Amino acid sequence: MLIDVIVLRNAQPIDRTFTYEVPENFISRMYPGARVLVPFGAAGLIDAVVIHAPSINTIDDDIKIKKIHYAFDDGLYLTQKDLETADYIRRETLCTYSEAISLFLPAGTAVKQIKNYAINDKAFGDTVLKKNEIAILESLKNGSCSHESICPDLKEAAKTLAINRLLAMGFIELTYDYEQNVKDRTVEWIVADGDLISHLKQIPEHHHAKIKLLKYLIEQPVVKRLALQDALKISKNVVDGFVQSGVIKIVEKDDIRMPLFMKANESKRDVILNTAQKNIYDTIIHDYQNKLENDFLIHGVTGSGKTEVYAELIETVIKWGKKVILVVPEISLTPQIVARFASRFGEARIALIHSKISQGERYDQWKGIRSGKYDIIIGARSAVFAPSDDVGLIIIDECHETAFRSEKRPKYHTYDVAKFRMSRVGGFVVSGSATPSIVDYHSALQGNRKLLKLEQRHNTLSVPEIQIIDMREELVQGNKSILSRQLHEAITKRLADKEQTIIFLNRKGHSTFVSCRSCGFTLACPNCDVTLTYFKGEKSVKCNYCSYETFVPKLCPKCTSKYFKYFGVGTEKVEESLKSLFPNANIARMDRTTTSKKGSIERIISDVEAEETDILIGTQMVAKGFDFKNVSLIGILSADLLLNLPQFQASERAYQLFNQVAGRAGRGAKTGEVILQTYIPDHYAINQRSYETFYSHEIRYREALKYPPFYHMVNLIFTAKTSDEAGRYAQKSYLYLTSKLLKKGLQNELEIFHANPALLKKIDNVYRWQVIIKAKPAAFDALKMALKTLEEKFLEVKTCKISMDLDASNIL
DNA sequence: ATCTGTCATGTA
DNA sequence: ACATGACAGATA
Repeated sequence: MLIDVIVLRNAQPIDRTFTYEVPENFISRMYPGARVLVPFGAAGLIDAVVIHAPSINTIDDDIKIKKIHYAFDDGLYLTQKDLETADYIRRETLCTYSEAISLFLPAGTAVKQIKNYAINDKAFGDTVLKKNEIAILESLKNGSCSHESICPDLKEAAKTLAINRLLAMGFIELTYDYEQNVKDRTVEWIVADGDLISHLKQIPEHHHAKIKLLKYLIEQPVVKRLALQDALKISKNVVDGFVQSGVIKIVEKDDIRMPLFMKANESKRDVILNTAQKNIYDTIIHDYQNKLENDFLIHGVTGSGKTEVYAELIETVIKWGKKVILVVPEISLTPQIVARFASRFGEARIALIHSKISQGERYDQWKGIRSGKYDIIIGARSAVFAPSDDVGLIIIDECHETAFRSEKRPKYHTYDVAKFRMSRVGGFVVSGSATPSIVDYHSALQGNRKLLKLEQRHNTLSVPEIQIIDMREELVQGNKSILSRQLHEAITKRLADKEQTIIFLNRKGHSTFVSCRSCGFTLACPNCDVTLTYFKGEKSVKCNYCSYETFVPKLCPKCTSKYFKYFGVGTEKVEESLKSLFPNANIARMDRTTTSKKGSIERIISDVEAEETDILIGTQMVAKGFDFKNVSLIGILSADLLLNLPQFQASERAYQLFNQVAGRAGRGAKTGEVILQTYIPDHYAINQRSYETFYSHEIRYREALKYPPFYHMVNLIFTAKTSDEAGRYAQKSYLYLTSKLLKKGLQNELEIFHANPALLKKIDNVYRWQVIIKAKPAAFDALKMALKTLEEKFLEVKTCKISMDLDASNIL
């Protein structure tokens, strides 16, 4: 039997199927999507995925077909439908098969190959060996060795050469070891195996730990080792001691890794939808069941109870015997939502996938989902690839979030994948947001999906109005503090009333850089075209684009002035000032630094819930759907810089962010207050009250300037060792695309901009040029084809690389 | 991507 | 003569 496979190695020249023969014993394991190990080139064995079984390739006679080495039967595979989705992603994002297929497999499952060498019993005769060869034989004389551990100080190329010569002469022998990063996990259990009671009597009274352990084991003779050690606060050695003396045994048992759920702070309750929620629920189910619509967009103000609608939909779809995927922007930031679902549906029915779970946990969840154990899959972007053909509904919560677009190749959007998957199995997609993206809203208004509105807050309180403070005026009045007088006053009042405050600031806009007040000199990265960011904790500056890091000089390197300091307002700086302004307040900070440890977000959140925190300072993270009842004030510290970003969605992002943050206020019984500080109070992203007015303003701007949704934005980046080289190829590509596409009569559908140095001219000592293309949807397919051939042309170019973003939002 | 073989260049 | 680096070619 012959089969066609895709080798899981990402490179253009091998982005096609290869045909293999299947030995008799593996034929029963051959189906499209099966994982196999195949010999490939000189690389030894490599992971591959079966695409066609049997093969549909026609093969020249001069090609020697190899046999597959192994076919996996470990429950980890793709289905025909997964392969179709992978193919869709490949076509749409112009990635390789390997990249697309890898999305469906949990990380760490690829087989690692380890080469081992050993000396052969072969007479040397009169062969004269070279110095390196002798060195290698020398290091092998004590037995076989992995490639790495042989002569580690020899250069890699020289080592390989010498080893290969020894192999060819037959003096050494090569064998392979294979291992997988993640496998089924076992965990150690303690099993009592002797007369514990008589043993206990022999133990001196002051050996508390030993006594504690034995007493426990007498009650409970079989127990997980680590859990027990933690619970009794005894060290590993105490247990080992008893193993030595033979009273207990350690046994390895299979274990399923389970990520922890945060405990819900509300008790399990029957949710009764209000009229507005019920209407939306009914419409969705009705339209779906009558095959009128399979794609819905819920536009609901913050706090309008979208989550309850999701929960009802999930309940219903599960009753139909289907599974549901709920995709959230970054799940580790939204433990509250997860906790709510866990308490309603039970932890055992939910699979959780997010960036903070280990590879092993991910692997176990993957298998669990495939075996149909879970009804609900909650996770970040990648959860949209959850391995089940039984999914009947995919929900995308906070669908405007940028996290739904993958920044890495393949550059897919979660919504597109969800839509494709559901259309293939007859399921439906529900997206929800208080501030939908302009593109999504437009597509709904055009009738591509059904728009549903939730205009009222769940409780009777209205969404707080945003008070706009003109910071220029504050300056005129002589207030140089980071807080306006109004905000200062409002915080003081909250502290007195024992209510809580959230202070939001946009760190991206406010990256803290070091500069000289006398001459204006700023510390910049020597490898990249950017200023360095100051980290107070480490008292150093770092580059955000490469790994460059250095200490801050005391004096300005240019003019030796001593007014060489860091500027800008980071969360650390704000925390510092607030601490001195409100010395009696409990102030917490939530940003990248304070949330890097596992469980730290949960702790910050539960402190706020317990009302132990008076003021919470945070970046983007605090905008993400938290629900704190006692927070009645939100301060937005001058967020203007958001609007200066070189992105056509700058206004959209700013509007979304302000309103998401504002939505955190007044979710309990008290009315909320939101104060926004700005230097540009008249900007339409700042002073628009309703989403609709903002939308109608923004959509006109998009149309006039030929931006999405009217045009696709494509950004081509050319990178090379010198600016000239990158520029040459950028120019060449520009000419190629213009002639090829304009020849097709697409001049009215396309705008191809001249090659230019990119906004970030240099990253990590690599120079960057760009070509930007705007294409009407009608011309997009033709453009994609032209880009595909352009990419192929670049295979031959060694000195310049091209990278393509077909849905570019930032054009850096 | 990764490995291998070839060819030109450097070096004691 | 041999180490070293740059580069082309193949992967079933």
